[in-house]
Amino acid sequence: MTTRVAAAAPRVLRRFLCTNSASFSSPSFPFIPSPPSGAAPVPARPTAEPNPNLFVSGLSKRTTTERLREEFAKFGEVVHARVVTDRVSGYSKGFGFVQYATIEEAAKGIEGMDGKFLDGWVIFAEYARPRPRLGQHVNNATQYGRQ
DNA sequence: AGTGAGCGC
Repeated sequence: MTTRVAAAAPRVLRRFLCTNSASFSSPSFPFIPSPPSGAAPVPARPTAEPNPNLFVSGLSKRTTTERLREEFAKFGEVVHARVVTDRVSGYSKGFGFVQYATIEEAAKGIEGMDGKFLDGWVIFAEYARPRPRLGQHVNNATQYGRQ
């Protein structure tokens, strides 16, 4: 169902799935701040910039790292893939990461796998956020979410 | 919990 898909979708994609934006496109709608003309093209919704690493969500709990790798390998050379699992229970958390050799392959991986079915679930593939170094603290200003 | 949004050690 579309509602299930929308519920499982990341926030960035929900605008795509919920296309009833007619009531929100009214100029008199008070909660939509009109973007200043000539403003910077920085997106209000934080989307990670294109990079070879993908964040894949909406996975079935049964989907394994091997399965993830072989499905995404149809669209490019996968240098690394991992389904994130709970360390004590060993069960999948329902998301994972796929790293391609190049950004071009990552783009094809998104086009080929985003919104597609994998083990019975609609999965979502997008560019992963850069992971902070191990044991290194991050500056708040350089993080995603707020500029 | 096979709990359904999410960003990994």
